[in-house]
Amino acid sequence: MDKRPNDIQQTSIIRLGFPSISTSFGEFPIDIAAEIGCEVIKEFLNLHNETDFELILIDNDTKALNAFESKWKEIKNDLDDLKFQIKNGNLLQIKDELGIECRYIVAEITWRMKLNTNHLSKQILNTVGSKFPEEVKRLYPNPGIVGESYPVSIPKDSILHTDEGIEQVIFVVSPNMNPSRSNPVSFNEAKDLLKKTYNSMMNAFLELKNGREYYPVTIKKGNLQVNKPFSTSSSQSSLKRPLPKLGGGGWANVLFPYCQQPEIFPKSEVYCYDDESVIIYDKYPKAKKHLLVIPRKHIDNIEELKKKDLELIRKLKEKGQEMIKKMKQDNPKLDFRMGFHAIQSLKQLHMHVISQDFISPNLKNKKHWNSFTTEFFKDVEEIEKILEEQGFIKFDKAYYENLLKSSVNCHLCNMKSIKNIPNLKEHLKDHWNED
DNA sequence: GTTCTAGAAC
DNA sequence: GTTCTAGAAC
Repeated sequence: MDKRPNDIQQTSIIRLGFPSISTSFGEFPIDIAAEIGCEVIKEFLNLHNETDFELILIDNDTKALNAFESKWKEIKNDLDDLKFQIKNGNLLQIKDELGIECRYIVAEITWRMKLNTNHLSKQILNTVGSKFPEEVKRLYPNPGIVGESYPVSIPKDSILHTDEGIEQVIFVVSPNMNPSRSNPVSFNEAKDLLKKTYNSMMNAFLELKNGREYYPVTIKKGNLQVNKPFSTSSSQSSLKRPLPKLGGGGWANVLFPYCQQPEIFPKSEVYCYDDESVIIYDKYPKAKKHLLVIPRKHIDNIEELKKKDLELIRKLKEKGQEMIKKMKQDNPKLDFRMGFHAIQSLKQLHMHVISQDFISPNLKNKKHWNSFTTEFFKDVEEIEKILEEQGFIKFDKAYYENLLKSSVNCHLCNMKSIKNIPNLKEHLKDHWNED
């Protein structure tokens, strides 16, 4: 057979198709489920105004469709109708039936990660073939966590891929309230877990849509339930899936999980977070106090900022100022700067809030030093100014990279060309011990 | 971003 | 001989 041209390729919109979660097999009350689902979607759409995606609820339960429709109408405000659509249909035949291609679809799965326990996953199993459960098992040998998402690629030769254009199924372990099925949870627990499910579903979609991978949490450090009955059973072999490597050049992506799921990190890593930002301790602080204030929304780096992001930058600045105030209470001797590196190493825009002592074993080389003490470091005010006046940011890469190699000068006195880093450290100690 | 290490600098 | 840096690997 010859290759079909991409006949319906006029749009490059990336779509997520998902069913009403937990309302059929999970027996979760439909009205509340619709409320929770719509709230999460609204929050997501408010946070992400990219034009490259659409969300589509596709179900054949008319009660669920109606509940979502009326709830959405009630809360959507001025959000674009196309961004979230509600359709009657079968998730596996969306293109066939409705002419809509969803690159990603969502299906519920039980915490045992078995595909044969609900209608949709059974259908997927039947369509893709018996190799598919093996693949799911290979990727996720451990029990799933309720509320978490587990993306799996659809084989390229499957008709789901060739005919429907589905590239991945995001399996979600959704809460179950049906007492005749395993691990039923109370309504109150289920409410939180359903919200968590929708949130992780959106996070997974966001990562996949942006060409990254989504890494579900497999080992829980927090207080969420872990499904012990299965993991303690002797049938479970000792093979554990190593935590996924962060892909090629993965080190650059380490900040993403803090934005996606700040709640799973211990207090020692994440200081605090809200819907808009997360504040973490720099893993390798270059001074006595060194924090990162990061927007939750994905912004790769400073050059992606536009004038409209001034509002966001000002909010980050406010957060940073609060933190400085707190840290000054602990140690009034400290001075602070907050700002951005002209050229970031790590992906995801992050604002450094760093004390100016620079006394830290992690400050090891010229690059470290120059990145915080030359004009490579851009105070947040400067970024604000550039955005206000110019509307965009573009820094000359070669110039700034050279700056990192320039000679080591003291940031407090006129001592220039300090011979090496150990000498610098001695010099800094002298400043610190003054007065 | 860090770690590792060859070889430059002392 | 030891210290330190710089560049590759991760």
